[in-house]
Amino acid sequence: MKPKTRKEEIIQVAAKLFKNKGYSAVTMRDLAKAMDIKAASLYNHIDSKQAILQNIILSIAEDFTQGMETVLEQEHSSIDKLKALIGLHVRIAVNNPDGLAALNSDWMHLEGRLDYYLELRNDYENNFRKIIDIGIQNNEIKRIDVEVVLFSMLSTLRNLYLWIPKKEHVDQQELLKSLTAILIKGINK
Amino acid sequence: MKPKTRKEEIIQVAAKLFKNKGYSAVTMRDLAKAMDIKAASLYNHIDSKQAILQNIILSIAEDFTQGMETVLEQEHSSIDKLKALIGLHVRIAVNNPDGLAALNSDWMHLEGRLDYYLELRNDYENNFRKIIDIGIQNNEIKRIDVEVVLFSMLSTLRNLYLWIPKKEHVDQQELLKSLTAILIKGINK
DNA sequence: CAAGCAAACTAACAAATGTTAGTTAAAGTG
DNA sequence: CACTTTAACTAACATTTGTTAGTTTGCTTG
Repeated sequence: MKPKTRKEEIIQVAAKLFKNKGYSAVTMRDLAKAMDIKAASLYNHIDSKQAILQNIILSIAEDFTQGMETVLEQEHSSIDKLKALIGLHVRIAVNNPDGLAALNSDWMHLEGRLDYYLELRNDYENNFRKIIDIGIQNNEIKRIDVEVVLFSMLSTLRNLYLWIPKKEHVDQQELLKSLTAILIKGINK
Repeated sequence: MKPKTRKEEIIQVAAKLFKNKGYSAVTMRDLAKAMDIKAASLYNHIDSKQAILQNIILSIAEDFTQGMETVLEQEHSSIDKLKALIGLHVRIAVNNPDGLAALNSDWMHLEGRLDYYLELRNDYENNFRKIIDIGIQNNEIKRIDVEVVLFSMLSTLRNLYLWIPKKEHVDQQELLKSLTAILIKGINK
């Protein structure tokens, strides 16, 4: 995940700062200092502070949307779909924990594109819910309140970005195994 | 949870604003407008914006610390301790979801008392980890990576504040049952 | 070598921010 | 009634903030 252009570099550094202090608490001067240039120089590469946030959040949100589509096409049983979704979350969290932090904590500061983000997020959640729902009807999944199952799984998956960076070398395969054991074996009868 | 003094009322309204936009994005003028007074008038009741945040976060953190102590004293098996902790999180989340939002999202903006907060938080996590650890040694809990179990449980419990307010009338007993089913039955052999 | 471009700079600005000082009006208390 | 308290107000402040304008500097390329 090395930045190729100067713009990508700025966005990547911004994501790291946003992760530590949140979008609102990071100033353009903070960002400039982290890049070792002056604040005004940032505007040679990016349009605005807001545009940085949009770039970070929407690219990830679209990544999730794309991932969900693939899962729905390729996997057949509900359990396999859920396993694939765990993999999707792990992959994105490993690749871009800083960006995920911004998505999780600062999405409400999106201006103009907030509706679009919420649409993607709602669609994703609805697809996730439907998978669980069908799994219950199929007898693949225990008969527990769908909303609580959905909430519990998403809480864990959406917080991976907080936890993954604390581990030194995350074995993505090993993590996937443990997570699946906890999240699936727990509800799979 | 009705505010008794004017100060408590301000803190409660502040917590709600912090929940929606985050500490840094809420101005004293925003808070004043929500209280239907002028910004300067707030200072008749509170010392500073920072003091509001400290009040919100530290009172909850101490509530958790106190709750953990009680659990360690009163419950005997590891599973019973975990069940009691789920109850602790549910109780606090139901009573004060707005405050919990500030704790979860804005703790890094604590000035002066950040070390104290982190101490409480680390102690809590260490106690939680130890309970799981002993449970595994006892054969009460499945032999899965302790860190992943801890992370998964805490992620769900710490996010309750996001989910509870969306339900109209949360049946605390019913929620406790479903959550316990998912979080405990999943790892209990 | 001239032209063009990428990427930095200085200087400045208008708006927003947390907070203080000093004042006023109404309500409770001896 | 004299008093203190409570809770609001207006006015002002020094900083900080995102951003723009205009300029300079050092490659790269025809």
